[in-house]
Amino acid sequence: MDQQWFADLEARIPHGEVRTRFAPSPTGYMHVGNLRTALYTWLIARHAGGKFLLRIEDTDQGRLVEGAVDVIYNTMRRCGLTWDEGPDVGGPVGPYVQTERRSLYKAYAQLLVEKGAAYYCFCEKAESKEDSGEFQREDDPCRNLDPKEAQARVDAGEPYVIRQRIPHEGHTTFHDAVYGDITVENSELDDQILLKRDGLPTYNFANVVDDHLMGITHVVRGAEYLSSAPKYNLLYEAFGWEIPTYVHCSSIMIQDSETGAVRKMSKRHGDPSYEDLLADGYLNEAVVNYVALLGWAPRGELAEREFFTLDELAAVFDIEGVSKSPAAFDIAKLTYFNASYLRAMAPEAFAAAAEPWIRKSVTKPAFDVSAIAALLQARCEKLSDIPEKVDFFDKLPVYGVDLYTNKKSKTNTDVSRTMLKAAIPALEALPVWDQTSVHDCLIDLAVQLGVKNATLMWPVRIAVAGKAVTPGGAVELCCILGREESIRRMLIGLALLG
RNA sequence: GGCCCGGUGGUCAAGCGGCUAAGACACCGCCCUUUCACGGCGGUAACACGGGUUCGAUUCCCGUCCGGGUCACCA
Repeated sequence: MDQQWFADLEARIPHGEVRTRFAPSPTGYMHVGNLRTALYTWLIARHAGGKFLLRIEDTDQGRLVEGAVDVIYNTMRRCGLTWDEGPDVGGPVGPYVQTERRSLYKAYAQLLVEKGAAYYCFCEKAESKEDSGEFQREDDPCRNLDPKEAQARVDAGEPYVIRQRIPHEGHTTFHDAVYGDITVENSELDDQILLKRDGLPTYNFANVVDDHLMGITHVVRGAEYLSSAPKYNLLYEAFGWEIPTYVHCSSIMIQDSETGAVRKMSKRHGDPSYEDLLADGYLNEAVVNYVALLGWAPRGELAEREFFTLDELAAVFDIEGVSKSPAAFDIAKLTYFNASYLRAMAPEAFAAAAEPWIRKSVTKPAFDVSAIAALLQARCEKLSDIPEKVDFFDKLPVYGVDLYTNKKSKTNTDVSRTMLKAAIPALEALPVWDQTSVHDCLIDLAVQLGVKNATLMWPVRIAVAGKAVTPGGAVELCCILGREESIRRMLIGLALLG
């Protein structure tokens, strides 16, 4: 590649605006940690009125997953994390898929070889971590190969990788917006591979090249990359490129439900991914809101605030508020956020969201789904709580008479029998069957019988539902069940009471 | 093990030399009530430890301990 080729690429780089990028590998699902990184990356760009790009890092040919890129698109869209440039929408610095940029990495790696900052290595591939420790990297015979000889072997078709030539002496300091200055001895750094035998770049190299060529100003990533960051500086320096602002985010931990140990959250251990959470009835807005607060907190006046929409987050997000210490994912708190979002929904919106879940156990068309949803809105924390709560509508459960005994309501089987005997004819005689008439009827009856409301309501509710805990009270349930079914169930209860 | 990074209640966290050390979740009470919820009110609970620096340390420095990360032709 000649000078002009490189110059043309450099000429495409936008300047003068904040540009961030989310660069996932297509693995087929979104980790909660990845989601948070994507979110923070997006927020930094949007807060600054800059650009947010999507780049697909698919350089690991051995781990390609069918359809995984679509999962990324869908997840990002679902979360509202819009991108200005990316594989599907294009942009000035494309292509945005790394395998489509392969010739580029090779050219830059060779440029580094010419500069003396990298070298060809012909050593056998290490089959395992242990193997790689056979000899100290600094003793790598290839490192000191005569450039002409190395080139000759390359030209002869001998397989090779290109390694970064790390100085043996001195130290490297890099700056991170969250962690501050970090200094390491160069002797601690290894001559990492830049270009693999298959001609594709390693993550560490592709990142540097792409981030520069795409004009990325803020590199946001997980803290697991913190220790490799100094090597990046050396690369940028060798190229003579401006170093972007690094923003490393601490890991998201989770307490293992079995061992109780705290470890990094991972799909491999069965920890929930974004998709899993949605499938379990969590709302996207709640997940995003919760995740935003896992490792970031608003400061000053906003310090006590917890509820934010995406746009509100974009307005107040600042790197200053990003935490250095790892945060534990707490499903209970996410559940609280979810419950709050659920309750804040317009009744119609909630009914629409709840319907598929209600229909999992309420299949009879006669029952009014929106009426059931109304009962559920304040009584479920996540949509998946629903089916179990409304399972008695379709079919009266088999239950024992002990349910009729409740101390607080002052009922037992004898009292319940009396109550049902009185309630059945009263309800049968009602001219209309609606919330108000059923309610007034039973309240009046309680007065006539000289008992507290609960004493009458309890057995009625137990009879029509067949379970101790129900969403809504006797009146609501009777209304939804309808007169015929309600009376039928009360007669069954009466029979049970003997 | 080497190197790097962390350490405020069980969890998320505010704090950025002087505070009775916020707030939220969870938990526990009480109220409301037609079960359960919702809602309202209240409560238990924290600066890992030891040295410094300073008139004064949760806050700054060092050490210890603990936790995490990383040492791949994976990202």
